[in-house]
Amino acid sequence: MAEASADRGRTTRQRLLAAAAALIAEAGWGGVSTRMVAERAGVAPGVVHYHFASLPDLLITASTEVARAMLEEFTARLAEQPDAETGVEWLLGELSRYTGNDPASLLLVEMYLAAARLPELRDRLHEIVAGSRAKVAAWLRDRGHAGDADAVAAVLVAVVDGLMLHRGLDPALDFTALAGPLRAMARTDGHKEGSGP
Amino acid sequence: MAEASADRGRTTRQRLLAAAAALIAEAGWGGVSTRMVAERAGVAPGVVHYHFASLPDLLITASTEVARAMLEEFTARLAEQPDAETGVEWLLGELSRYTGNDPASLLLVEMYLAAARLPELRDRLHEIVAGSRAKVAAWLRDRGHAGDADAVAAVLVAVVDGLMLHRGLDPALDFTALAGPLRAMARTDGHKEGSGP
DNA sequence: TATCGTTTTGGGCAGTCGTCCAAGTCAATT
DNA sequence: AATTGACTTGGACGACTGCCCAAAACGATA
Repeated sequence: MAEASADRGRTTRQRLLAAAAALIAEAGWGGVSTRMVAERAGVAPGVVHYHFASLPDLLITASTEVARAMLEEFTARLAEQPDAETGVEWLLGELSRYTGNDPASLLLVEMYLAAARLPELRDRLHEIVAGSRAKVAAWLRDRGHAGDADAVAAVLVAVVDGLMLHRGLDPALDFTALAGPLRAMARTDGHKEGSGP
Repeated sequence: MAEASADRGRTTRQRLLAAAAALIAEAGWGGVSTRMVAERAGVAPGVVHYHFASLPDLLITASTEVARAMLEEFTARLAEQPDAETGVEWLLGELSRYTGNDPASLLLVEMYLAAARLPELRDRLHEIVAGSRAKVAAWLRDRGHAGDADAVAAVLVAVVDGLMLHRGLDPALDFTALAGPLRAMARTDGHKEGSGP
């Protein structure tokens, strides 16, 4: 029963999601309109509300799918690094590929921002970020990290996001120069400090 | 010549700025309209374009003034801390007062985001953040920091912003548990790593 | 060929937006 | 009392918004 119709619908839905994700980065979360998405996807304006309940619904779905894919690939590749110090090195190198004004960075920051006002988005993004943090902590433990792996992981993930923010302001910011302090933190093998008092 | 009129105008301008800063945090940069600001300030809708050239002009002026005051007070109080380790401790304690969803945090994040699309705002915010970074670095050097103070300062400021972002997603995130890794980084007195390779 | 379900179309609705502007208020100066 | 000049008012303008819906299009089934 109407098999090809369903197929057409699926690809249209995907085109809408891709267009929405791109436009969030280009125009900002609040700058995306249903008509913009429809035009970018090459469909009529009304089609958005056929496939999605509302504009926020579309934006939330599109952004979380992209973010989840991004962070999962990121942590997966980090997990391949042999030890904590080269991992930090790799992290900074990888991070240098993002200018802070590229679509990927902008999409992530837009999500953080919109999440403050959209509880559903906040929950989904929190789940994604918490997952990344847990994977980084597990990787540190696997590599024989002696200190509080959870704390180091939390700081590392925060540093990544913070640097992304700052890179948007200052494209000249040199990430590789920050390797020293971060290595010192990721090592933490000769110190007494664990989790807390 | 019309002295009292000028006074009236100045206070109206200040009310507009205060209303705009509050509304950016509440409704988001893109969610603020001229009518909202005017109503909050208790003036007629048209008055916004008498005191400011445009809505972005008002928002940029209002947000940068608040952000500059905030960060200057923050770095000034950090500079009072006796040494790097207690400074980090104080930093985390101070940071714990921000929920990630409070007006101050939201305003800052909104600015970072809007800065990606507003060159003038980006330049002003960059100047403010760079100033904070320089003060933190100077404070580290004053306290006898042996390593690359600039790099440590950059990481510290990035951590603060990143944690603010994450705090919005997860109010349960415990900053004080992160003191260990950050102290290890801020110390850096027994290591060989400086700035370069 | 006729019917069915799904998908697509394009216009309509009621509302908000930024910006502008002629008319008005009000205190200080002439 | 008349004039000046800064400031304020409230409505108007065209453009844009999210969402909705009757009608058309289209492939698969009967």
